[in-house]
Amino acid sequence: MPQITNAEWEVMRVVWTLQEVTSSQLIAALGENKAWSASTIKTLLTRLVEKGMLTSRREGRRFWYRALMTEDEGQWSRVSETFSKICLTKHGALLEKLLLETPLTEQDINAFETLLEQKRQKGSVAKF
Amino acid sequence: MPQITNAEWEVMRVVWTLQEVTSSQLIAALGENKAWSASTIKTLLTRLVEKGMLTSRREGRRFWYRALMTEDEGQWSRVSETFSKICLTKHGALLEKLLLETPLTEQDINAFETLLEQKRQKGSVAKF
DNA sequence: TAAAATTATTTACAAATGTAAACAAGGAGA
DNA sequence: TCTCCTTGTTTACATTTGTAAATAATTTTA
Repeated sequence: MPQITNAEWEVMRVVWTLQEVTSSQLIAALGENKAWSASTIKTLLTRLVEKGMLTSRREGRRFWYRALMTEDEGQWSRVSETFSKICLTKHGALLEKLLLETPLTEQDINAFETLLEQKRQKGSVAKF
Repeated sequence: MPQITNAEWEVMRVVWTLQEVTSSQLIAALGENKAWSASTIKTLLTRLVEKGMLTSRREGRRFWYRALMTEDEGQWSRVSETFSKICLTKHGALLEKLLLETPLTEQDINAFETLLEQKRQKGSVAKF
């Protein structure tokens, strides 16, 4: 996957939320938070299509854009990319801190417990 | 904290490992993995000092560089930065996947269990 | 139908990033 | 002392990123 920039990720988030959008919808939606000009947003759209993150479908004179990857996949790629650049021995502690800071639902907590049980079964790993 | 780039983070990792280094030590250490020229590494050092990530202490004609932030702090800032740009409702699932993919020691697992218990006590959070 | 609005495409341009050569100056060896 | 090596400082330059104006091609609308 090519490098996606911060500004581009923000556009992706809106596309994911709205599913399929035209540039003007994007401009409206993003306009609520960001002070980007319409031009800027169109440039970002073009770049995202070039980078293979979005497809566009023409309808008359305008385009409908849609993501080529689900939000889960996209966000996971960001997170795993970040972790891949950090020394393995640090991962455990970082996860712990993340867990501490993340608001969790009852279901989340249950899921984690189950997961930990499974990992315990499989046997843990020694680090060097 | 200013934006630290990928290349700069790689330098930081070596500095953290070696604690205090001269440019030539860095060049030697990084040379094992990266094909960076000596010049490139010196540029990165300069930029890291400018960005306040490293201090330099002169000794005769050369400098000893050292990080101004611990590795834990630095890596945490990367991770939390990544998560801050992701919709909160996705955090739980991402954490779960991370946990699944991360090799954990017995101690890690125990720590997680304890943590989860505490979170369960405090009450979980509803997401919208 | 002429003017105004919409939408996409081109072009622009500064700052950041990756990458490094050129240069300067102090030390070390011949 | 003269030359070479080491180390830091300056300068360079292409690419990427953030940000957007200018332009072109259509549609609406007055």
